Amino acid sequence: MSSLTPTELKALAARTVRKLFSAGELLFSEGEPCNGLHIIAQGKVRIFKTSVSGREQVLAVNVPGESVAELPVFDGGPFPASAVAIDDAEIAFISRPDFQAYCMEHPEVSLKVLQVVGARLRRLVGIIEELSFTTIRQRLISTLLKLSESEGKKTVRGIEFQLPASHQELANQLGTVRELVSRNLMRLQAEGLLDVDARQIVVKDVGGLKALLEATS
Amino acid sequence: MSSLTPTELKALAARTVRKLFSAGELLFSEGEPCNGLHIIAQGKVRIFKTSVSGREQVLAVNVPGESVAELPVFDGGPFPASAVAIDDAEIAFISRPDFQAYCMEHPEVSLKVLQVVGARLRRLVGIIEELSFTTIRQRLISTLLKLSESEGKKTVRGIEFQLPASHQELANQLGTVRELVSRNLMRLQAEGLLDVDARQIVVKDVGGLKALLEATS
DNA sequence: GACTTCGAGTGACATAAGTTACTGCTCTGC
DNA sequence: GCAGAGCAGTAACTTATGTCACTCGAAGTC
Repeated sequence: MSSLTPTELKALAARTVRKLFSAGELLFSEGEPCNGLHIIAQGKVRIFKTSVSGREQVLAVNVPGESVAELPVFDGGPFPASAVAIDDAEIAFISRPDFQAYCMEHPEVSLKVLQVVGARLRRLVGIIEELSFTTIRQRLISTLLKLSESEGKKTVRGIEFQLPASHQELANQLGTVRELVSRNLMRLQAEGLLDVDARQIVVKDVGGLKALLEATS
Repeated sequence: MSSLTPTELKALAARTVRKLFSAGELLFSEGEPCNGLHIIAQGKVRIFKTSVSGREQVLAVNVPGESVAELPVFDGGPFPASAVAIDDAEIAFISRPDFQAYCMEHPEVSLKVLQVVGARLRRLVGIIEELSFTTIRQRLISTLLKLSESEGKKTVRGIEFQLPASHQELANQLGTVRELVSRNLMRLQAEGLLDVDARQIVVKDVGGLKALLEATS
């Protein structure tokens, strides 16, 4: 929803209810009926599915300015996934009828919402691609490379950065379990591509990692 | 797009170009720029991703009346997946600017498009859930159960139906390879739940199959 | 009728993924 | 300082998935 203008946001804010959530608190659960749109004002929100056996698959992590669960607002169905506040968060909530009315008055807003939803769809397709075509090892390498670009600092030893979350959380994003994250990190270390010290990662051979992504292995 | 009224469809049809595709022909490929919306008039269309190693993952199979690739029309990005005509197909094509203009004039249309996109998102989330949480065996059982409900005929031997496509195609939908479909079908037969004769399936124990879906195994 | 193509079944493996069950480390609160 | 919680590392296994390499049979073609 970052593409809404300040004027538009202001107009929307008038119809908004603010809610506060503390870290770890659920915004909503999968399957619940949806009666409005959530826009994040403060904090991060994780969208995820849970399996019967307790495993989690993260679908998205949203930051302030983004909206959450646009889709059930329009198709009227229940939430397809759950959402939880990662940090303490402030959420602006607009009821379904209010938002739909606003869209009818301002057709260009619907188009922007469609853009947001489009981006979300793209991400989901990307997740499907990864789940269907790649191994956990490759997914791990891929996120390590992304992190090294966004967070990494060059040092004499290589590109250094901290994992942004626990192995458990990382595993949830990759669609697997803690142990495999740990094992694969160790394996990459044994192969001389990384140095791992708990959450501190030093990428020693970016080229080597990229090569592994291409390889059929 | 099934929710558009005949009047709306008619108004849209005026801005439409008809294209014919023969079975197996590509409508568009992943990564290509998108310059309009496709609506299926005749035939079925399969939307899928392809991996470097040649494997396929089916995202959707769309039938007449439905639209294809709504999302790149709005966010302006390239197609996230490829589309191919399953049978000979007739496609109505509307250019991006024309459709956007139409949406601006008729705000309620955007809301309906959002409904369609919402349904699509839901399906994708469902695929992610299956890929992430279930085994191929369970996915296979699940589609067999769906087929037995939609296509099956009760006979003395059980519920009979034909697989709608080759094992290869089925494997693409499940996100795996031909051999595993074959093997899992045989395994279910060995367990006495099914009778398999090439594409002819006889479900002998619906309850047993459903039980396997619940089980953690 | 011989030949080819295509879908299907299958055995033998290799590898990836997940489970169980510990160990050890580092905090934090008391 | 100590107990407990929570994260991380790891070994030993089991199971699921994928790959290779054939065989078979049906249908279509020349």
